[in-house]
Amino acid sequence: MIKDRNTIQRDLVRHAVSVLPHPTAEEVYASIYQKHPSVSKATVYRNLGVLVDKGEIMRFTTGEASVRYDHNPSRHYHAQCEGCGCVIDVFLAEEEEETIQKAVAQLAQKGFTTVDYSMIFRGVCKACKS
Amino acid sequence: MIKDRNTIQRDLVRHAVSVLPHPTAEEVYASIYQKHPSVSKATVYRNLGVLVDKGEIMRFTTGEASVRYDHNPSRHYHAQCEGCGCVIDVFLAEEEEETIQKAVAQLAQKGFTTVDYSMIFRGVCKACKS
DNA sequence: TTTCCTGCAAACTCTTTGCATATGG
DNA sequence: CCATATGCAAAGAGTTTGCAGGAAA
Repeated sequence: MIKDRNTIQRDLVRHAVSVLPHPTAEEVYASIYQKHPSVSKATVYRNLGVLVDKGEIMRFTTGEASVRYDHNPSRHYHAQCEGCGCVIDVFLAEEEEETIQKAVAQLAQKGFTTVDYSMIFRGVCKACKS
Repeated sequence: MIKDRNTIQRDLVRHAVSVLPHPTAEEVYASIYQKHPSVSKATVYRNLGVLVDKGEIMRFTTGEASVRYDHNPSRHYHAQCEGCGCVIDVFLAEEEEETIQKAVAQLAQKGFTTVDYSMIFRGVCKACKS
């Protein structure tokens, strides 16, 4: 691992992602800005990228314009509410995960080597049904 | 259905999407531009949106910056090569589709009503392994 | 003291929008 | 006719980058 310097900014980004629920880069920046207005947006974007590269956090897209981050880098998926934009984690059972491997196998037959995959659900959350 | 006027531009967009393999809006525009340079990019974007709304084509994202379109609007997924960016269609077997329904059921228990979902595979295609 | 990191501002990409004009039904 | 569509150019959102100075190790 090459990018490995402990800067205050890096820690601030790490902490913001761990505390905010599936934040966008903008949300991470806004959160840090409150107490540390001198930290630049470019630094936030760069550090989010570094943390993803190091495997400390996970990056995902929901179909919105902006990318979102998750402090939990282990395999799971997301559901997003079309009303409020909130994101819910979705964990599949081992057995269900294996079923998806059949699709991976199907791709392998076509000579495609899968290195990652993701799933996204869209709908309406409990709160937004009111 | 309200947007329902037959314009030459609309047909050009429809045709470009049906002929190009999972094109981006830019690719649709570039393709049309060759023979019809007077068609504006805004019109291409607007018509892609109209065709998606009418259910004639499908819109999907791969994690890239730009959105892609598929002339086949029926349920299926996509795999994208990280080398060349090419996209392969993935059709799931009944059984696999049911697995996804388990995730949908899990969400329903949390009060989340799923209206749509998608899956994306990333990896390396046959050609790019050389 | 060297390599990585930061802040700033500008640049870039993709997409949407306002507006005046054109056109399909 | 007149609602919808178009072309143009400008604006917008999100993200990346070049650069000069600053700070970890």
